[in-house]
Amino acid sequence: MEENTKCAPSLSKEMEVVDVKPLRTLTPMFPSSLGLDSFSPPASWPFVFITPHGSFTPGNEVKFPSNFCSLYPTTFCPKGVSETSTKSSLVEKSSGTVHDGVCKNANGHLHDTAVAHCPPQTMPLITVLSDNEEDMLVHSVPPTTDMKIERPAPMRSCNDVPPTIDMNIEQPVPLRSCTGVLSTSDLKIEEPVPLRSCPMGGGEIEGSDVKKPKRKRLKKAHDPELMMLPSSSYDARESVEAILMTFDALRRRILQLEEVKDVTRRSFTKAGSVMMDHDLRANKVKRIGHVPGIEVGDLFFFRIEMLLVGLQAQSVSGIDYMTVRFGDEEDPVAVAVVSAGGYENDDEDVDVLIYSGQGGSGKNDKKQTDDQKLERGNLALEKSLHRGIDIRVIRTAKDTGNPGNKIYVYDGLYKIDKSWVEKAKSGFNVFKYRLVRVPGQPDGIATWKKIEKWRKDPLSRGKVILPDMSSGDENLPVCLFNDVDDEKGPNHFVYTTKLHYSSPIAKPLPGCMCHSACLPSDANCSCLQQNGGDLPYTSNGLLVSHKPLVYECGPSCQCTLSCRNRLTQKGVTLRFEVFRTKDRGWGLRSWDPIRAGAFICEYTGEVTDNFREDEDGENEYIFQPRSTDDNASSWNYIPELLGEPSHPEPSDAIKPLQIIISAKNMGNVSRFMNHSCSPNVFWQAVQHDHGDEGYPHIMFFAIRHIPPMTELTYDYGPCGYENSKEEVPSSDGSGRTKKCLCGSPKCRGVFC
DNA sequence: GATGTTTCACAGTA
DNA sequence: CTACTGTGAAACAT
Repeated sequence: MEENTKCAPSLSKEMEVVDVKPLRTLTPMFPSSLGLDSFSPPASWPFVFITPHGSFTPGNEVKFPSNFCSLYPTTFCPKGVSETSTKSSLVEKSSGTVHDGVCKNANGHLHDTAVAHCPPQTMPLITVLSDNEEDMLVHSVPPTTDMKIERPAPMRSCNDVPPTIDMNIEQPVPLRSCTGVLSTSDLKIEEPVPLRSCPMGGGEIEGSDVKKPKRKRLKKAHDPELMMLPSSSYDARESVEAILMTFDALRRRILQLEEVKDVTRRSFTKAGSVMMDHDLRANKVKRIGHVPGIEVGDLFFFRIEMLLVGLQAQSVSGIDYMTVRFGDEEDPVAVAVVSAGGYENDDEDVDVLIYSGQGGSGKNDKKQTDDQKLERGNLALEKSLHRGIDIRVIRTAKDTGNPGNKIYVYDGLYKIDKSWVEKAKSGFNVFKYRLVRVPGQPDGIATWKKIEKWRKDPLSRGKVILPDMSSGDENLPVCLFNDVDDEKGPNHFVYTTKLHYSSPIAKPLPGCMCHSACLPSDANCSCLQQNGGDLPYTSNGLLVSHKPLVYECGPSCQCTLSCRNRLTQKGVTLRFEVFRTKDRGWGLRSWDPIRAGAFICEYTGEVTDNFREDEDGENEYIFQPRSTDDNASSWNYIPELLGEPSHPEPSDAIKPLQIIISAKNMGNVSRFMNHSCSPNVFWQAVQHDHGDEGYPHIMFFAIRHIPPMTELTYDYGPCGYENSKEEVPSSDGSGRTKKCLCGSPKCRGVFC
């Protein structure tokens, strides 16, 4: 958390956005044709917007509503902004321009390509960037006119080109030409993230048959009752997270459904299609440099995830590129590459990447059957070298918890400084590019490499107070670490992985009769039935959706410990670290990456009936479910996207849990989890060893993919004085409320 | 059981 | 519309 918040400012420093204005006029609607009239979205519904003007289709001019962007009423490139910029101006698209609210390219033709795409949801805002002239001098490489490239190489390296002032600096690009960018550090374009189009945007969803309604146009719909405008919380980061959350929730649900039918599992493909079909994407316009809402270190488990948020717009190919105009010339340049990691020749230098070109391989097998040619992605990389373009790099890492899986890690911007041609083993020529990481960025893949080292040699991690504060109680050691101050550790407590009830609960949980393991297709399994007919977890151990209560298999079940429906009772599977935060005491983080929906840990301690604090002050280590976790309810998949009827849970049907857990005297890692108003973890009530539904286990799950070493936080809940009989803030200021330091833009200011 | 290799249907873009 | 681009997961092999 803290690291995240740190990282944003430091990143944007180099490419400061001078003036980003929130879009205020997006109108969220839910189509009544879907029969959603009774549908009432949760307060934190992730997608409540639909664009007021539908999708952009060639031949169908899209008018921006007159109120769409009163800041920039008619022109794409707002006069005031661009003309006061003596340095340069740039426009989002390489050859598209917007005038009078209509998307056109330079020829006045409507365009729908990546190069000149005017997405309907986005009114690109222009921002003038950095005034740092030195920056420009360093980064700008003049357009070279002698672009003929000879092979076989060696080709020229960046160093051959003397850094000179780019022409565009002295001669601002004509505003309307929609010229491309030279370097993100020079300038930058901002675009309101398109996101948050209404998921049910089309009133034309065809039931559960999501088969290829090819990118259909989304129609406007009206339902004023359901309009909501959290315009103040508009935020690119939030949008990206919402897209990814929606995708993965869909994916888990599809997986769950397919497992029942035991059909081929391509859940990510299907979920991706649904997202695309409903235009649930962020950052649809290609851009050079960082992408709003995506931070260095962010994780992705599928290529399609990166596509949906605009990090790398190729579903398969490794090199994403676009055509950019440089003054009078036009060149393809690379914007992002995915390094599948096949060429891990230098582990040492995490800042350098040798990347191979594409092409030359045969049709049906991977073997090289031809020389690679200087075209497509290869050409784009070559041009990027000469233009000094920043390229986003996504590197892969092994999934520690799931070997065989690989994880994509956004590692920030790189520049190519060298290219050459090499003879591959096959005897054919292959292009090679040397990419060097732009300095000054937060750690991305470097964090992974560090952790790898710590695993091999725990002593190499300095400042460790205790290698395992659980003393072997947890499945994995829990490191205690402080590199902030002199604190030698938290106050004394007894480490326990169990929940201790004050009096034993006699009410048993009924058990199932399944042999060895409960199967998703076994409708007779009583545990399945208790969970509403589905196993709550996917085969790889992810919670599919948040429920008021999850029933795991228990002692009276016939199935064995290997049953999938015993996920949380088996304890933690992550390598935790309790660490000293800068300003919020101790915190919790993990060495392992955590996937959205993954089990994190249980809130253990003593179940208590009384909420009283100790005489000596307060008990900070209390877990009390104050209401249903808002973050959890908005986490679930959107049934309408799969053609399922919405199943709103009547909020009055959910009984508040009576349980209060104190971890003051005994507890586990979860007692160190801090509060955040934008948490990455939520809690879920789980039953497994008894049947008293008022006193379940409190289990934490990941809201989204969490990179290693990111602080884990959950929402302690609203203070809710209005609902609490015994808790009223005392007038002398000694109340329980604490000032919140989570740093989230959505921060409520206090927590309890 | 763990790891490596092959196979195959496939999605989005140029 | 087609060619291009490897992917991701299962099946198979070691």
